[in-house]
Amino acid sequence: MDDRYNPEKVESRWQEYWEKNHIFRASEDKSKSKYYLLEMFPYPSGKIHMGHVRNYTIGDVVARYKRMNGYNVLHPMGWDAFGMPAENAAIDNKTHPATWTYQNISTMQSQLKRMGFSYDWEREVATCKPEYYRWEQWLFLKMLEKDMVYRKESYVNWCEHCQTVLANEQVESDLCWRCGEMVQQKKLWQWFFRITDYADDLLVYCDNLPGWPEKVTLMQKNWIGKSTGSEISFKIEGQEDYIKVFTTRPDTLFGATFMCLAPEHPLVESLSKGRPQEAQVAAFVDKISKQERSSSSIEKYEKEGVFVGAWCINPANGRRMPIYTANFALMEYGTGAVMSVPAHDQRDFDFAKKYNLDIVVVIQPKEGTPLDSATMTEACPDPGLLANSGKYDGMDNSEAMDKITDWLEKEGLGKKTISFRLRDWGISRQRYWGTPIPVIHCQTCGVVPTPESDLPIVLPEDAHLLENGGSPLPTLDFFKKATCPKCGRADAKRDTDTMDTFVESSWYFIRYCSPHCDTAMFDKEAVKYWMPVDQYIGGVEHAILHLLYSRYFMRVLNTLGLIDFKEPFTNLLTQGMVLKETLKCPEHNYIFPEEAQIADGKATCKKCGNDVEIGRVIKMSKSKKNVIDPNDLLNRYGADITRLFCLFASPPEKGLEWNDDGVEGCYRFINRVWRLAATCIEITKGAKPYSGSLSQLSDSDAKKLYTKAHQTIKKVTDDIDGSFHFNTAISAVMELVNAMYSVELTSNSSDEVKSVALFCIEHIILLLSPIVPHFAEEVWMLMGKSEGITEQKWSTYREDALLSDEILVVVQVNGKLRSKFSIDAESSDELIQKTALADEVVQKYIDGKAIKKVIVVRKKLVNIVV
RNA sequence: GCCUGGGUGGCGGAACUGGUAGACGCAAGGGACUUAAAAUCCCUCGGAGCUUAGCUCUGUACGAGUUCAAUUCUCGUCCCAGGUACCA
Repeated sequence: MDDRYNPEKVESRWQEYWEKNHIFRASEDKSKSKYYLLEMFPYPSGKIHMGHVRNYTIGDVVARYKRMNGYNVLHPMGWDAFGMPAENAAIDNKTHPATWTYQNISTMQSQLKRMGFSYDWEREVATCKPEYYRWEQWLFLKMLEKDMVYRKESYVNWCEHCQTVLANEQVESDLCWRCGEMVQQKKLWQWFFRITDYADDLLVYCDNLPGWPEKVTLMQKNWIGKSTGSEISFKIEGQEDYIKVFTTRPDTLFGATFMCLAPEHPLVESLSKGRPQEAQVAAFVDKISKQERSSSSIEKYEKEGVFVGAWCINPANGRRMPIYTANFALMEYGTGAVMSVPAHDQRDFDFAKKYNLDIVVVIQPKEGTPLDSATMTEACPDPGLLANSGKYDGMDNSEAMDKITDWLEKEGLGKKTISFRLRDWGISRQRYWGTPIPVIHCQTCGVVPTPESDLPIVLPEDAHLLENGGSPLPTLDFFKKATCPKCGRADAKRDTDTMDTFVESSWYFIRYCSPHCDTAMFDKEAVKYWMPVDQYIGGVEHAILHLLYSRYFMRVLNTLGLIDFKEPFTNLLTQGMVLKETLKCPEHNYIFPEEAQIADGKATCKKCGNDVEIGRVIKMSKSKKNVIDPNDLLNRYGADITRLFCLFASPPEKGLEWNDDGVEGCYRFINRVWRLAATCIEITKGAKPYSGSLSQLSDSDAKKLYTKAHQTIKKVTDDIDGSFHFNTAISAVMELVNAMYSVELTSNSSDEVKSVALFCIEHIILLLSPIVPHFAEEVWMLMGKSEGITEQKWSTYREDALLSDEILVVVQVNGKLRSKFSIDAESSDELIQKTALADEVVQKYIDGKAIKKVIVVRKKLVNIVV
């Protein structure tokens, strides 16, 4: 046996062994319990980085652990291969998105293979292949048939200079990232999935996902944002028309003193038409229409508005309310109109102060000084009793919500209603590298679905990317020109938009069940066996969008009768992000860490010598270049130590600022185990691992080690199975290894110690095997085992070997630790209390003082209060 | 801005359900072995103070509170990260 672990020699050999023997090939074996373990597939951006390594190592440990526990494990991997970075790279490097993507897939695949992950590579999928996306097109057509998709006009970021659509990421403080021109908004006809039809169901099931972290379901609930309230109609003065608002506070109706409409609200133009305010309103609407529309940007803009020149009537008290259009009223939410109650809503209050509008208090707090509109400095949203509200005066506001709504309903001016924050999912992208939307636009027939037999509508891979970043598809006649399938018109046009890449990732996990099925989206029997995913693991960054879209897609498939379940992922582990500071060179923009020279908190660019700006510590991503490629660690330490280190660094759900300082310790640990194994193999020849009861052992070292070993098995099992806290699992094994080193193991050791030592080392290797599989295979083989460690059963512990006979009790006086003592584990609370009070050190602190209270925590602690 | 998390030694982190703060490791310092180095092994290691075999005080972002007891629960503040609907 070598005197140290040699990853270079060992790791590729076992990888070949696993591959040659198809160890990780999964097949539907109905005699076994299935376990579908899935990690979020990566976008092939170039090379893998530590974020991937961490995610996939976590998954691999669980996969191998479940396999050892007798499950039939499905553990697939693939590529989320469509997306914008491929287009950017194509422009930057004068290559083609497909070439770039396939090259990256090949690089990243070999990196993943080098990590020794237990994937069934025969199930690999890449979403950019027609074999994959044809089924997405097929599903789109099914959805179109059932009216689950529709078209409407909506805005995109538009750069006039580049003549192209920009993603939110490509807009940097209102400017185009390529040319620096001010970004505008452009209205386009786009396709939307009716996800809002499932808003309630998606919400309700959030409470039915016990295997998900609560923070994720909570975020989803807030995202869906169900609010109950009332729809109220306000008559427009001098017209027959009404303005409908949605409000969660009908109790404050009497305090509504003005009205705000979204700038895109159809009434804004019609009401202001012909009035003195017309030009000002038009200018305001125009200004807002050019502003960015992302929620974070909208919130950054100062709240402002203009009077449209018209009034509406408050149905409760007949008050004339000026109608404004304001940038905080959103057309996408509620009805696009807001009744403003400045006394009880801060935003309305600010707005009223700014434009000198009336403030009327209609809810008085039950206690404290009454509110006075003349002296208030902020709005009061708190509950209380109604005032200035006619017959509702004095009523509790929670009761008034219903009462006022009931009255409105009788008058035909309102009703109870529910509003969601969730919006329909816009899927049209004016991009090239994505799944073509399978419809044809005909001047006679309108939108016509592509016949199923024409699928897939293949994305032409011989297209050249445009310098401005725009999609070449509209310029390709051979792609764009189509014959109308309905009327036969020859001048019909194929839709040249592609789908949002979140569409591909909303169903890839179901494709893995039968990845080569070419007659359907998936094989129903295979899906019945494997789905839903038992454990899904991925970055917490996907807590809302990807996970919500996937849940929505399963509902669509369920509605279409294709599957009989609704929730795709039974258990979810959201991994914290691996973070690293960004580096920005004035000449080269973002640079990779290896392109900078960093010393004493200062950085310079190796290429140009300029000072580099050290930016915030953010999640690793290729676009910001703050990535650490694992190849360096792999070359120095191999896969197992890289895996071990990633897991040992922190628990998975926590974010991790990347730093490889501790890796040397992992290397030392592995070699400590290696040498320990070598010693055990050497001295225990002919011995059998001990597996009897603790009480049958007489040697104190043997007893100590045996208990520790069983405690370790329990700890590691609980840490992996319950919480994925591999860092503490590894610590536990380290403790056992330390305990073994503290016992002198020589050929002169007693037989008892030898056979306990053998038990210990075998279980150390078994416990470590999911984490450092190559190392474990190698040691296992050197220990003379004929079967690979992947075929072994997971360790189990004996309850009767877990406990030692003595326990440690700590004694506090007034909550401060003063003493401790060991006592027989079976001692009664009375005896423990008596022993504590008699303790010499304790006596010193309680001497001469009256004992007020003694608290005894079972088998653990005594607190004496004096 | 809003939603969701997080903040513990020089560093990564540990602490069951409110019960010994700092497990396990890294770094650092000291020592052993060695001609030397590497490797390995042993010791010290939150801070402050003192009458220094030890003892006392203090300490889990900050400020309050609940409790016999708070890293853990409540309220407020600050900072950091993720998401914010076209990055994936």
